[in-house]
Amino acid sequence: MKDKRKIPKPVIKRMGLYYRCLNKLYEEGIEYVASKDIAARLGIKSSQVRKDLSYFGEFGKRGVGYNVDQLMKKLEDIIGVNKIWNVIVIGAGNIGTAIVNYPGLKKEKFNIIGVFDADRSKVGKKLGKLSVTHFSELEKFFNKNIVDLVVLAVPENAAQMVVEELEKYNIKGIINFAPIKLRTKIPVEDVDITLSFKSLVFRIEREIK
Amino acid sequence: MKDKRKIPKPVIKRMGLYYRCLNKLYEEGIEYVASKDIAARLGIKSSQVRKDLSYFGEFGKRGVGYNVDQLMKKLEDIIGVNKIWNVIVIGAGNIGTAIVNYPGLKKEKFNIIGVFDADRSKVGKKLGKLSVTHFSELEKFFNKNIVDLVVLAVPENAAQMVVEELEKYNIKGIINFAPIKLRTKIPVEDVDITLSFKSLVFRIEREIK
DNA sequence: TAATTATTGTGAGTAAGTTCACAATTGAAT
DNA sequence: ATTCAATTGTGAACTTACTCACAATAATTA
Ligand SMILES: NC(=O)c1ccc[n+]([C@@H]2O[C@H](COP(=O)([O-])OP(=O)(O)OC[C@H]3O[C@@H](n4cnc5c(N)ncnc54)[C@H](O)[C@@H]3O)[C@@H](O)[C@H]2O)c1
Ligand SMILES: NC(=O)c1ccc[n+]([C@@H]2O[C@H](COP(=O)([O-])OP(=O)(O)OC[C@H]3O[C@@H](n4cnc5c(N)ncnc54)[C@H](O)[C@@H]3O)[C@@H](O)[C@H]2O)c1
Repeated sequence: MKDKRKIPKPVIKRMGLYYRCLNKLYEEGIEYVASKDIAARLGIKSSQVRKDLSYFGEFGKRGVGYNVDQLMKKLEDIIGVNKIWNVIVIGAGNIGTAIVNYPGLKKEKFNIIGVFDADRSKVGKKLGKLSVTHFSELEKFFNKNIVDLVVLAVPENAAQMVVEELEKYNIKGIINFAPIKLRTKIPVEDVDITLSFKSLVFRIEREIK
Repeated sequence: MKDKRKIPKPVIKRMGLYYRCLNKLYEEGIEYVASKDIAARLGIKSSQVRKDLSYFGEFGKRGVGYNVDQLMKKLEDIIGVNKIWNVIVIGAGNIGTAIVNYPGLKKEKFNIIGVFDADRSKVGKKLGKLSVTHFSELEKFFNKNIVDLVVLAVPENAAQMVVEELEKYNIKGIINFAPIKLRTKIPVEDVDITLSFKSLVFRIEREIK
């Protein structure tokens, strides 16, 4: 590994894929895996896998491959899922509910500790072990809890306002489902579902790939 | 526009963003827009906007900008949302429900015409105007309806099996929410929500961007 | 009509990302 | 001990994508 090289952005997404793949291999009881096999499972090239990993160190053994358990733990450190992240969800609608109910997140160390909504009729509603709290209680909640990440699942027209409220607190990042570019200093990751629909039909219409 | 140039893949995603942006401008009653303004709203460079559009034609007027209404219609044609796409959802769980209830999809010409689930206890459940149909009725449904796209919102372990069933019919594409690489000839667009969480914490840990 | 300002469309230059190809290493087989 | 097969890690070549910079054009103003 030549140090200080900066990491191409697409590598970031692929690290998450590798991590999930390694988890599956681990569950399947596989002890050693070659870059070729990881690549085949993900539909990419083996040289890509090796090059990507090489940005962070030398984890394999020539002629043998990678120790699944070991590499998995390395990836945990690299990605940052080696510790628990406390998450709150704002907006207890369709998406908010789906996120709170999804066990896959807890499995990957994202621990949802609160759900907020501005609609009083939703307050108190049970979602798994959590119950919906009114948005106005947010400050009180931040005073009592450490929150790392916020999932923003409110309508488009409320999103910017909520972000401005969030800037008062010391959160580390936002997962944003609203189809809008948020103006904020906080790191944001957009999840844009309708964009995926449009990409798909574009590809279909032009017979790309 | 120099023809036959092939279109960089990132352009595809941005076309969807431009389309949504133009829709907003239209609703705001704005008649002409400069690449600079579109770029500012999306947080990218104006030269990127112009270059992207140039792959498909010359839509602007020098010194003036782009006619919002006109460009919007051009984008509809380019992306393929100039006609209605018939969509069915398989899996009436959290994500399936969110998709069916989301009005934003219909607005962009994705018309959901059916929801299927393998769980008999969910059959008959109302989601908006639709009610959940048992998965075994799929063939009957395909015989009576034209289906363009399928949203796959079933658990990971069921996803590949469902895809193999879908290959019997003549669908054009799949939006896949299951965290797994589907083996199929049908064009697939993956929506990977936990990957977004991992990308976000990676960026936070390394203070990227 | 000429000057001024705004803005597009794009070739050329730069940057980012992927793939190739092979020396280095490992373990197994003979 | 030597050969053989498998597989990594990586510099270099290649491919893809982005940005710059400016001629061309349009509208406005003097
Ligand atoms: N449902 C989908 O499939 C889907 C797809 C793509 C994008 N989205 C986007 O995701 C976001 C959420 O979608 P949804 O379907 O869950 O919507 P939803 O209407 O079901 O839920 C939104 C929730 O946010 C709450 N809310 C509104 N203003 C608030 C505020 N200021 N503070 C706190 N809570 C507030 C509402 O009371 C509601 O419960 C929207 O921006 C939507 O555009 C949804
Ligand atoms: N909920 C989330 O926030 C979230 C986040 C990331 C990924 N996902 C993924 O999205 C997919 C759906 O998640 P969900 O939360 O909606 O799950 P869910 O369990 O709420 O819903 C899945 C539904 O699929 C149905 N189903 C199971 N096998 C089926 C089959 N063979 N045919 C038809 N229907 C079948 C189940 O009866 C259930 O109703 C999963 O693959 C999950 O990993 C969900």
